[in-house]
Amino acid sequence: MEIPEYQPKQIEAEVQEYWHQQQSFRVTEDPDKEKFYCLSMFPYPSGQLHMGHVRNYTIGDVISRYQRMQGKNVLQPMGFDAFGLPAENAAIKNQVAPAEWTYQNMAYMKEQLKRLGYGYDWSRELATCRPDYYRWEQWLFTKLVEKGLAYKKMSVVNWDPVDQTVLANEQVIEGKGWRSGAPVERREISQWFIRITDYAEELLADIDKLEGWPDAVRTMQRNWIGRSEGIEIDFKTEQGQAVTCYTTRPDTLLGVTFIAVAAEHPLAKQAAQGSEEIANFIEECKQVASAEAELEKLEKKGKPLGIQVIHSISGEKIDVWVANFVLMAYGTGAVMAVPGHDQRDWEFATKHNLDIKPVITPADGSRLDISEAAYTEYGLCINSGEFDGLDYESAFAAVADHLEQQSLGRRRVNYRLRDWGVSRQRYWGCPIPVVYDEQENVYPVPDDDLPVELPEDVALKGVGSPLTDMPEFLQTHVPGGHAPATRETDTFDTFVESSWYHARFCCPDSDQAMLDQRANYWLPVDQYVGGVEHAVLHLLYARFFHKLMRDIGLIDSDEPFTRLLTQGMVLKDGAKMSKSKGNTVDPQAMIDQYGADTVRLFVMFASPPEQALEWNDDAVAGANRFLRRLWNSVHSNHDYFQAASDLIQFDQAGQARWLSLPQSESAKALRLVVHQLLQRIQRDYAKHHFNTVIAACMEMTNAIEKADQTEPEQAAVCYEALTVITKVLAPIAPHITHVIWQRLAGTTELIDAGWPQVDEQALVSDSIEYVIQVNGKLRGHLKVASSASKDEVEKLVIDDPAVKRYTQDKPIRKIIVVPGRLVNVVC
RNA sequence: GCCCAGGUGGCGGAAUUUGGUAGACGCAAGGGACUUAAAAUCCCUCGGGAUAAUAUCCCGUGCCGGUUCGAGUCCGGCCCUGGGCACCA
Repeated sequence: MEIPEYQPKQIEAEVQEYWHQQQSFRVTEDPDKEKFYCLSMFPYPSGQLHMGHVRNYTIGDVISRYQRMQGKNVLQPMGFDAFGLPAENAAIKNQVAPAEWTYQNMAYMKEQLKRLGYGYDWSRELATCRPDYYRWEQWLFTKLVEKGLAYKKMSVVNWDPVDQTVLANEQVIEGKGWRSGAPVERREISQWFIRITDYAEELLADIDKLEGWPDAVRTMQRNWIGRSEGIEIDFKTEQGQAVTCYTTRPDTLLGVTFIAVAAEHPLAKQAAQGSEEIANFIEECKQVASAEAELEKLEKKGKPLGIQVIHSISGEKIDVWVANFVLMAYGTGAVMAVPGHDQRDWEFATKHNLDIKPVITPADGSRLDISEAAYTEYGLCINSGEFDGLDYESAFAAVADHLEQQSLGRRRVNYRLRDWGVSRQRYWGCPIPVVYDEQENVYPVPDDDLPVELPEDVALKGVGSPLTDMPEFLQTHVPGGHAPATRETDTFDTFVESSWYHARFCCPDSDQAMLDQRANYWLPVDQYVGGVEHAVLHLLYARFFHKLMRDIGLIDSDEPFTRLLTQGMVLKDGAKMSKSKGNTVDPQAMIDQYGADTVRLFVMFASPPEQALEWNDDAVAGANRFLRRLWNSVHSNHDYFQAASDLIQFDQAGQARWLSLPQSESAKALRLVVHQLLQRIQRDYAKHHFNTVIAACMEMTNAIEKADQTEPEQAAVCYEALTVITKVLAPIAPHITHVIWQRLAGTTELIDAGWPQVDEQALVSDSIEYVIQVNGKLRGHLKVASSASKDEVEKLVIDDPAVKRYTQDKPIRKIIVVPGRLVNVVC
């Protein structure tokens, strides 16, 4: 029989059209079926898909299709994270409105996603830049304002003094503005914040529940929240002005030799008024971008303010310094310095010739040496008056009690986590729905006036937001009155939109409420898939928003994502694929050349999903070769399968039913291999080790090709094996398997076909091959009857002539038998 | 600077429920078959070294040390690479 050629372009178009006609991936809530909600992080519409997207979405699609074949009601939606900085940059560069650019990109990328054969329910598509989406986050924000969970305060931004604009951290290159080249300054402006710190305790505690998340991500989130127990201490000036410091080491309180405050601290500002030197220093501190990584790398500098405070216990006078390593956004913006027992303080004190006072000594009695570095371990108090001899815990309690009695301090739980600043001084984002009257009083926009729509037809000049030049947007009235008011021109951080899209996908057309009852059917997301780079920020904000929505009564669940898979980067020549490095591979070109199935297969085969993937053009061709081999194997052996049909038949779910099991040794051996491989495949699918699933399919294909198809029992085993391969490969290469399935089994829909089961009978074998070691070194193999007892195995091994060669005449000291696997003879 | 990962052949990676045959599967490379030729396909070899040898032996999972009958896997100390650090998304 003539074997038809494998033509991916043609069959993929046909199969995709079939799914479209059948509406195969459109789902509704079905209380009788177990639901499975699989979500991949939606893309920013930058123009075209890159390989990172292809990898992310292939992983998500494989999991979705796998779960569907387990009989679940699977929701897999897709949309666009459409607001953001790149649209503004493109607008300036190409003279096109950000909205137009974004909508064009979304249309193109949607076609690419369809071409890859992903099983999305497109009826649920959403884009965050559409008013029917963002009106609900505006609504939620107004509720947060009413509840006091959103508030305004001064905070620092990167300011480009030439372009007169705020820069993102990314736009600051080596301390200079990316366009102007001018040194960036830190500037304080009034911005909106959401009280994520009110939820710090719950966000921390619930990490324990996230058993389906990678431990690395859970650890990073715990550390990011950074709960600590300590005390807050007031140090007062002689005039009674207090400087409050937070410390987790109250046992070192008597070792404080100076206080350091941030440049933005009120005391520093006050001192600057009387001293040009201090004013200059504070100015110097501002000539640095606001990113923490930058600040931490700075040379530690400071100046005495000429202000002294009184030590809360010793009564000594202590100098207050302003220092560039103290962050205003952290704790109280002031730290008590203990150079003897904190390394950074030690370095600062050494440099500025400040006192270093030892107050902790090693508990084991070894000699304290702080001449080269601070001693930062816990120990026993010394030089601390009434606290001498106490260990860390008793000293903590004693100092805290003492300060609380004197009203000079208090126990406090502190978090490293800071409130979430959501204001952005940008145009292409969701307008923050508040207005200000002439006295700067704040009014949240009432529900009936939402959404506050962003004008889309604008020209961008690159200086400031166009909204500030649009009186029709800007000018309004106070809600319910006639007094003139001005709209907020800042927009939300785009992390706000991506913090709740997972919920909106459940009911994207709900126009009476942010979410409706359908959300509780689908939520929480059973499997979330996306890049590790989101391990902290996005994933923490989404967890936070989920709890906000719960507390406002919209949903029942506490956490948004039950399981999380963080996929690795896509590399080429050892570096991350990126335009700037010029090492990108266009997914479209690969799809055009080999088809979507080949690209999907390669991406899943090249490495396990969590690890980095090294792109290799030749290996893509190899993936295509495997699909062709499979295709040819199905078609060339078809006649033999017909001949084997009195041995094996398939039920409606496509499950193999043997009418009489194979009797020949060769067929039984082949079937043992097939079912052993299937066992591995089951295990690896459950663990998301798709690369080894594919390797096992390749091994199975190799085994079939070596078999003698003219022998009916072997042909029947091959037939069974091919149905197994087709099914387990269906989630990965859905088009070719759809067509092959028609050929093999006929009637049932492959996307809903049952999953193949391991036949325990096929795994039974009457002998086991043991690995033989002498003194831990591999010395041979020995076939032993499966029924042999441990003692029998031992005896067989000792008597084995090959083993005798190695043991010589040395007495055998010990024999270790690992049942079914290995024997180690020690002599 | 701080937090989190990862280092296995020429390359991507594999090594079962966390200690039990290191290198599955694929790519590349070399040799051969088929072909007028090429492509495609098929067969063989493929960590390093010693050796006439597909026999046998030694070495080998970033580096140094430890635990164990046995370590890629566990423990201690380093080195290097990658991700995140709150305005890239």
